[in-house]
Amino acid sequence: MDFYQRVTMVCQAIPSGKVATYGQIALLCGCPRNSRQVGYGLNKKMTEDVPAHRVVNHQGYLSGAQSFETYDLQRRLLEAEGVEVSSDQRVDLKKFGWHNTMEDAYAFRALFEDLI
DNA sequence: ATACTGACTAATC
DNA sequence: TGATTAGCCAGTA
Repeated sequence: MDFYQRVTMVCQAIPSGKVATYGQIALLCGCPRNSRQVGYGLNKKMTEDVPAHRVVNHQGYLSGAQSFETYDLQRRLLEAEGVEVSSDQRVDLKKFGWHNTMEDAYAFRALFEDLI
């Protein structure tokens, strides 16, 4: 299975109202060092049927790059799901982060390992 | 093949 | 702690 296909799958598994980091997704895809490629993929490859707005960097900051149609589109989509975004374009990963523990991450990975 | 880029992160100070 | 630095690696030219 192609790396970007796995990225797509993992992103689609992010529940509404939660956010994940690039590094997390890379890890769940079996390529812990490909966080940059996750960003590349979301920007250039898919974007269809993929909730890319639920992906932020490891500090909780929304993407600074202007890949969304308008500057605040990502923010509006998140807030529409109940995710609080501070004025400096940041979300609280403690509150809204998907898989806050390694145990959760491993559980997810075990669930999908046959697809990886 | 080489160089540069970037929706990133972990290490270091 | 917070701010730099250094490493990362698929794509692109």
